[in-house]
Amino acid sequence: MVTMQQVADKAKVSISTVSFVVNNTKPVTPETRERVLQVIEELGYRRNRMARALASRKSHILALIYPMLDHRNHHAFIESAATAAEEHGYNLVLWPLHSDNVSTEITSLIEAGFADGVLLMEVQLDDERVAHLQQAAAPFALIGRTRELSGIDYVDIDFERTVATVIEDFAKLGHRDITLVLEDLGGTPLAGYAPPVRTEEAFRDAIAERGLNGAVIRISHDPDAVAGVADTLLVQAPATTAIVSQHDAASLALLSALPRRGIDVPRDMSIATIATATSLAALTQPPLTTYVGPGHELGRAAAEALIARLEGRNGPATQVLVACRCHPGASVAPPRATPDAR
Amino acid sequence: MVTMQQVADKAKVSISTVSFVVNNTKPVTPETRERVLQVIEELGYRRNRMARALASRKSHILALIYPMLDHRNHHAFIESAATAAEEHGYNLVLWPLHSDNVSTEITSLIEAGFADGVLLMEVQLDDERVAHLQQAAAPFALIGRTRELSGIDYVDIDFERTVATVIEDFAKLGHRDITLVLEDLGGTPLAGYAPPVRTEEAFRDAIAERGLNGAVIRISHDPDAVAGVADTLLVQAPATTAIVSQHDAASLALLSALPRRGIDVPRDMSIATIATATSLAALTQPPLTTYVGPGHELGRAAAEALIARLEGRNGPATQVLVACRCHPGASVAPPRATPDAR
DNA sequence: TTGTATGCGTTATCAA
DNA sequence: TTGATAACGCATACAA
Repeated sequence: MVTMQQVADKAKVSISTVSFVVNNTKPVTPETRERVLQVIEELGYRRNRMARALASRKSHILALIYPMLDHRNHHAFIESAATAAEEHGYNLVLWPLHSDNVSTEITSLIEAGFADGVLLMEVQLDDERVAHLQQAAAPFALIGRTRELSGIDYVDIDFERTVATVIEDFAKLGHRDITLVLEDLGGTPLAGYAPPVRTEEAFRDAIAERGLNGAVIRISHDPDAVAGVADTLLVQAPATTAIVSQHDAASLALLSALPRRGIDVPRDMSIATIATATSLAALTQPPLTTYVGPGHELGRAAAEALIARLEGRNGPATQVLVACRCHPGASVAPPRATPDAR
Repeated sequence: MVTMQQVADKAKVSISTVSFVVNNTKPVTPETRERVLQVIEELGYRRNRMARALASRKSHILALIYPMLDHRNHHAFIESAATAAEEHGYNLVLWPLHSDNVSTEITSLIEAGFADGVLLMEVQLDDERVAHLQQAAAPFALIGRTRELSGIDYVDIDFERTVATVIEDFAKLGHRDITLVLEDLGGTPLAGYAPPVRTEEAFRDAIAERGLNGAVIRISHDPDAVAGVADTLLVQAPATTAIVSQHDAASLALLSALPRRGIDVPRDMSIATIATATSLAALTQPPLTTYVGPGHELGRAAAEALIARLEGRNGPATQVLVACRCHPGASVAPPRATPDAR
């Protein structure tokens, strides 16, 4: 490993001068700068990140506290967070957090001087991890939102706007009987997971505002429950002509079960899904109309919010909401026979 | 931040003694050890990772060089690699690699003292990244395999055994006309991606060995190509009674298109998929019979192989192949009318 | 068994 | 504009 000292010697300057040119931290005459750069090039010098971290008390590492769950798609988020971090000279470490030692693990990360800040995913409405971070005065940003948000940097999906848009799109087509299908997370570690809660609230608001008829169906991840979603729908909300689903398995089950009951999608029943992976939508027949989750935008925004905080930009908290974008498929159409459709 | 020196002072020992108990690196009398541990507890001391890394010349960080691709599911692998690393006192950093600066980026990682070793995913048959790593004498392990493997630590899916098992399972049911559906990656950045190549070879071998009739269909990711997979199949291999698919989109397309042509799955056509995400299999109707990729095992094995290398266990290279495990669904059955089925 | 002292490769402070 | 030099927090060879 080539050290700064070696560069300094060969360039016949002091080690500090090398540091100045490497970090652009003090003015250096063009000639010496050039000479130093040349030697750096020749020797293939790269500054040692650990030494740098030790001396500057900044690791330039962001930890992504990251849930050990299988069933969601975090790819986009993680990928973009890592890329954004790298662009700003930071690095993203995956920090698998095991539920038993949350309290210590999470702060030791910072206290041990390993990471400068923390990115937290899959935030619950009341999340003890957030409490720990605040208490430890650790810089952090959330992907998702807790209930209490004052002064907290976060980025999240704008469920309100997303659902409102879906309902609006449905309403424009003439739908008046709309059902929301949600994951039922009761009894799972994700029981306090916010998205279904916010979606349901937004759904009720949007329905009420337009004077439509809305129903909500909660389906667990039990295979039988998923397989029975069409029956559940037809029993609990028989008038439904359009479905908003935030439950991927249920969406697919509907797509295959409805036609068997003589209900064609989209002719007799429209289906739109929220915050699904793009990959899934393209695979179905008909292709699902999807309101795609803004994983990439959120990953980048979260990393940048955290970095801004770390670099001392002490503005107001970054609080970003991004709505899902409609990715049209072929699972949505006007209702078959609506007397009051325009 | 509490330092070792502070602990030493309060415990009235020297800083080295503290180091000895913290690292278990030299014998210490039970009493002083106890005293030191007590002070550590009181003060909430944690050793600083950066200082430790600098002094010991070991960062205890593994970099996961990781492809910026959307369409595969790496969750299981990344998750398990991160967990395994953590269990051994290492950490996993995501290192987004952009194709332009592969050569330098990859070695600077090690030379800059940032990571101790590298984990490489999505390995091509001839992968320049591997060449760079070897040349830089950087410790690494592959998930996947290059063509040349001597002395290289790697873990990979055992395509040979997996395909052989699928064919065997099909043959036992009486199928004699089997078609392999693959991704056509020609023209994409993944053109040299090994799995399809190995799968095809294994397929031809297995078919030949049993004297069966085999066909191979390559489908690109173009939506039209995917949508037309059923037609392609019926034209190119009309006798087919069983399909092995390593193309998720095509699998789903088949599942929905075949019934429309009066071909019931699994009564008239069996479908099994290879190395698919478990999550997908459960969502289809009928549920897909899947030979599930061993992502978790591979992630762990790769991390542990690399760590073993780093810690100086200079044995022969770790070369692990794990076959996919059959996850039965309801998309496989005996062929409808085979005169020679027993 | 414990302590002293040096070095790891930078950054940063202070002089020159 | 440059150069000494003292941290940074810990590991470790060597001494006691």
